[in-house]
Amino acid sequence: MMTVKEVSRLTGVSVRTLQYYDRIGLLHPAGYTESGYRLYDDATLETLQQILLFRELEFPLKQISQIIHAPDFDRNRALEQQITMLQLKKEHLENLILFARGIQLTGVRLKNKPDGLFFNRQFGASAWR
Amino acid sequence: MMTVKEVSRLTGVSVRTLQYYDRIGLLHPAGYTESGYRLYDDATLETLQQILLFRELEFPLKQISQIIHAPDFDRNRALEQQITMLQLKKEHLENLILFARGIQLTGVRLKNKPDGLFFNRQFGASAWR
DNA sequence: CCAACTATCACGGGGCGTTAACGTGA
DNA sequence: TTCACGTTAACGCCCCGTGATAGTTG
Repeated sequence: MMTVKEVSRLTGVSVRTLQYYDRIGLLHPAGYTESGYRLYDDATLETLQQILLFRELEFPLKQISQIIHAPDFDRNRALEQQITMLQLKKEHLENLILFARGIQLTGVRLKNKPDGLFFNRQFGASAWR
Repeated sequence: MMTVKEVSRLTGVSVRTLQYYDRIGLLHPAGYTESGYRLYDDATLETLQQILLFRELEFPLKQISQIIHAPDFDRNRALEQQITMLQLKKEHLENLILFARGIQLTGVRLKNKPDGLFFNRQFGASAWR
């Protein structure tokens, strides 16, 4: 059984984050000492690794929670959707880079396009951050 | 002179956002009526367009504020830095996509790499969202 | 006894969305 | 009067970071 600090050191996750994950029910420790210290075993460590895996893929914690805790959750489907999202994000970034380079060359001349930003027309904008 | 609603309709920016931009000093309206209604003119509209331009390029609002309000702010330098950042983000996304595809093929088998996530080793992780 | 560790509040932060409660204008 | 429009709080969201304060362990 390991303390938060040890788990933190092993996984790179901060103690605060482990507390938070416990609190929101994403990852409960294997048990607690009498005085309330969190104790983790190898099984919870592996679960944490899975969590970090999906987190790295930019899954929101809520969905990670489903993936981890719902046994019949369709992981492959979720993964496909996530890949699609990542690709769209990437394409969006590529457009932004081209856009920024264009501005670099021509300067910021908004009087030539007073009809709004074309990126906002193509996409939903805020969903891309 | 235009009301918030009109500016909102013309630019696609929500009323709430305009209020917020006024509040944080990013974009004050040209004036106010006696009863406190915000009034925008063409000049503020153009400024808003510039703001939206930089916002689209994922500049933080604070920096946009500097770019807009500080006359001698080095826009070209800021733009270059932003492009660099966007490119790094894009590369990160490309790695994620490859990573996700790998998982799709091999399944989630964490027991084969118990030594942490390699993306966290390469990058700072949270800075990429 | 002391350092190091742990715990639980509780606030902050970006960039707004979203009520709620209320005043204004035609 | 109605009714769309405007206003200012103030909370919610997401994922924790960062104290403050206090108890526990070795």
